[in-house]
Amino acid sequence: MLSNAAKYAIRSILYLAIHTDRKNKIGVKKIAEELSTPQPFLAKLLQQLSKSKLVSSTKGPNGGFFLSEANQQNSIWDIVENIDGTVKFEECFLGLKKCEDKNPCPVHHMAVPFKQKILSSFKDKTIDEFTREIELSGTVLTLKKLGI
Amino acid sequence: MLSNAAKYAIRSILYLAIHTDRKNKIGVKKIAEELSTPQPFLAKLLQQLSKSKLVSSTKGPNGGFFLSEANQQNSIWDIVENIDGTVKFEECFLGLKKCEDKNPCPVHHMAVPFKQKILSSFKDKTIDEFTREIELSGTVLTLKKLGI
DNA sequence: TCAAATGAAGATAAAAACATCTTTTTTGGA
DNA sequence: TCCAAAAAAGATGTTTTTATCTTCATTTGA
Repeated sequence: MLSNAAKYAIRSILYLAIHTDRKNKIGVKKIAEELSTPQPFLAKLLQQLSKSKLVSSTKGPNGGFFLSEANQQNSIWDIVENIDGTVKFEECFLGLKKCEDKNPCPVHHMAVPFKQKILSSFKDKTIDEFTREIELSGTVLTLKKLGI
Repeated sequence: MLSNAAKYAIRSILYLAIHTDRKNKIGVKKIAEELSTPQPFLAKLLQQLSKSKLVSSTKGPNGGFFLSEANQQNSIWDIVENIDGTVKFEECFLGLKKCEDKNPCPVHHMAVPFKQKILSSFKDKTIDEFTREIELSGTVLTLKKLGI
C-alpha cells in the first residue's frame, strides 16, 4: 500500500515533529540511525520533502532538518501524495479498474471501510495533531531502544 | 499489500473456479482476455500455480487450465503464500520490525483489525466456499462486460 | 578568513517486479 | 502417422523501486 520511501518519510516527519523545532535541528545521519533506515536513501527523501516544503532545513555546522510551525500544519496525506502519489492507495485491492460499490470485487466490502479509516486519519489531522495523539497514546516510531 | 502477480493469480483462480471443471478447460489466452491481464505473464503464473498443485492443466488440443475438486479445497491464502510469501501481508503498515500490540505504531490499531478480517477471509474459507459467496453476492472479477 | 559540518544535486548501481519471446513437450484428433 | 493446439520451460528484456557514491554549495564559529 505504501512504498518504503513513503514509510520512511512518514516516520521521519513524525520523528522530526517530536524532536525538533527551529532551534533544535537534527542531521540525516542521526535520523537514519534512530529510525534504522538507509542513510543516503533517507537523505534523498528529505531533500525532496524539503523542496516540497514539507520539512525545513539549514545547511552548515549546526544545520539539519526540522519541522517548522508551517510544516506541522500539513497532513500525513500530504507526505504520501508527495512520495507515492495517490493511485496506489486508492486502487482496488484485487486490481480491478472499476471496482466500486455497484460492481464490487469479492473483498471490496472489507477493504473499503479500512481504507476510509486510514485515509481520514491521514487527511483530517495535521501532523501537529497526529503527534500529540502519539505522545498521549504512547505509540512508537522507532524500536531501536527496545533492541530492534 | 498484494503484488500484481498475486492479484492476477487470485482473480484467475476464482475465474477458473466459476467457469471450469475437469470437463471444461480454458486456455491462457481466453483467461487473460477475460481478466484483462498480460497474457505471457499470466501464463508464467499459471505454470507456477500448476506446479504447486493450486490449479490443474492438461496439454494438447482441448487442453487448458481448470480447477479440480482438490484444487477447490485450497484457500485464497494458499495462493497468496505461493506467489508473494507471507511477509508483505503480515508486516507493519509503517514498516516497523517489531510493531505489536504492546509497541504499536501510530496506525497499528487501525490496521490490525482490517488485516485480521482480510486474513481470516482468505484463510478460513476454501476457494469453493469463496466462489459460492461470490455467486450469491454478485461480486465481480472482470469488468470487461461493463466496458472496462 | 577558513576549515569543518552539513544539506543539495546528480550520476550510478543493484535488486525486484513486471513482462515478453522462443523453443520444447505433450496429446488429441484427422 | 502426422499435424495442430495447447501447456511447460527457459532465456531475455524492461521498468520501477531501492539504494549508494561522488561532488558541489552553504554556513557557522573558531
